[in-house]
Amino acid sequence: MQKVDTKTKILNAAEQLFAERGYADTSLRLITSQAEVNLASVNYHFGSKKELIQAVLARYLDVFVPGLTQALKGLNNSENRIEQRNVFECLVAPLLELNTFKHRGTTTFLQLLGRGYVENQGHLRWFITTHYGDIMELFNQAVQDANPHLSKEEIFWRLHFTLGTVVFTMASSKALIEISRSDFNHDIDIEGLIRKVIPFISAGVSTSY
Amino acid sequence: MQKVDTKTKILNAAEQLFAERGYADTSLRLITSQAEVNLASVNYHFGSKKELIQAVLARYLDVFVPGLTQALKGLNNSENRIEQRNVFECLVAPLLELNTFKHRGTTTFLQLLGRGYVENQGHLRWFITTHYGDIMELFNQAVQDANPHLSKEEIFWRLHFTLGTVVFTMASSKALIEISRSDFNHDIDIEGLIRKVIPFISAGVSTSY
DNA sequence: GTCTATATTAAGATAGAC
DNA sequence: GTCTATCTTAATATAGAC
Repeated sequence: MQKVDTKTKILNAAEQLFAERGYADTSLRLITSQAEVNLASVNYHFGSKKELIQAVLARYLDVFVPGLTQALKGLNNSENRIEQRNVFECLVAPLLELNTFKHRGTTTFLQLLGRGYVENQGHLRWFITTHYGDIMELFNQAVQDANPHLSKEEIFWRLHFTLGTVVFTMASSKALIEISRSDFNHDIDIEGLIRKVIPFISAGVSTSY
Repeated sequence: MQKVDTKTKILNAAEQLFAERGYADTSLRLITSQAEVNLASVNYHFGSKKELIQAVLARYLDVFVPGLTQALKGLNNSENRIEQRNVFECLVAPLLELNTFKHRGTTTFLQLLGRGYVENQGHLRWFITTHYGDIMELFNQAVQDANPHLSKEEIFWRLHFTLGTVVFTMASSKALIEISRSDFNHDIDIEGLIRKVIPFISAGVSTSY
């Protein structure tokens, strides 16, 4: 049992609550009582709720983004012709890596990301695109290389549809996993879910109507 | 210029604000000032904010559900073999019908629905499934008939992925339409968006890996 | 760095006159 | 049915002692 400093206690409690309930519905009171720290310490360590939200997400992005960057660059070196299926496969390892970094890290990260996009947290979209725009551009380019028959515009739309699928699935993953067990008697974990969703979005992105 | 009663004024203002900002971020004060009615009238006419939310959604569902039911039943009568593409096409007319019923009705309805699923509005999910469960079952069955090679379980997953695509797309439709104009110099309306998303989800649902 | 106490703001809801 | 005025609760944020 190692000692955990107040700042980390807050981050740990906040990320769970944000992922489960959304940003707006999670008060600082709830976070600090869950973290067993004083209410005032959030503003001392982070300045405001907004900055806490960004810090929570940054902790994941700073692990995920280098992993994804490396995977995508490996793709460029290894083959002449990039297969789209492989582009999406690039997401799997860096996402699952988050599970070793933190318990239930993959699910939590995807939920945080999804809620950031769907809730009216304008500052979060701004934060992500200004700090992590490079990797988004890199991924976009890889999909374009894999689908030379599609226009940039078409890819823009389809990647957005994809984002919707992933974000919504992860936001409801808890309920979905429960239904899977009760209605179909199948236990599925987060990796199983990712592996189920990839063929779906891959088919959608590459379809030629 | 016809006179509009207070109850309707509230519904009109509320649906726009809920669709744009989400349920949690829309206060009764904002609604009533927008509607130019008194704050107390919401509770007089609807009892609570929750019941107002349900009333806003019911106004659309009561038009949409009969339309979709009719379209799906027509599908069963006209063909021996149901094509999946046609199942999704059944959604188009009833959705666009909402645009004649109300200005920007289609967009508004889909945004309201999406936000209801993504926000933690448990009462809304409960309201929809208890009052409109029949049509959900009917649609599910039509997709199964069109895809006899897929198990019920697989269809459950893929329809959920589909829901995610639609909901997320509509929740962000305003931003997406703006990007489409600024980056690609293309004006796209809600019908165009629906027609863009259907091939995507149709390919995903029917793919055999 | 951490605590108590409190300032400030805004929300949903209601009482009661008209 | 509609209005003003107010109650109650809960949120973010901060001041200042330790």
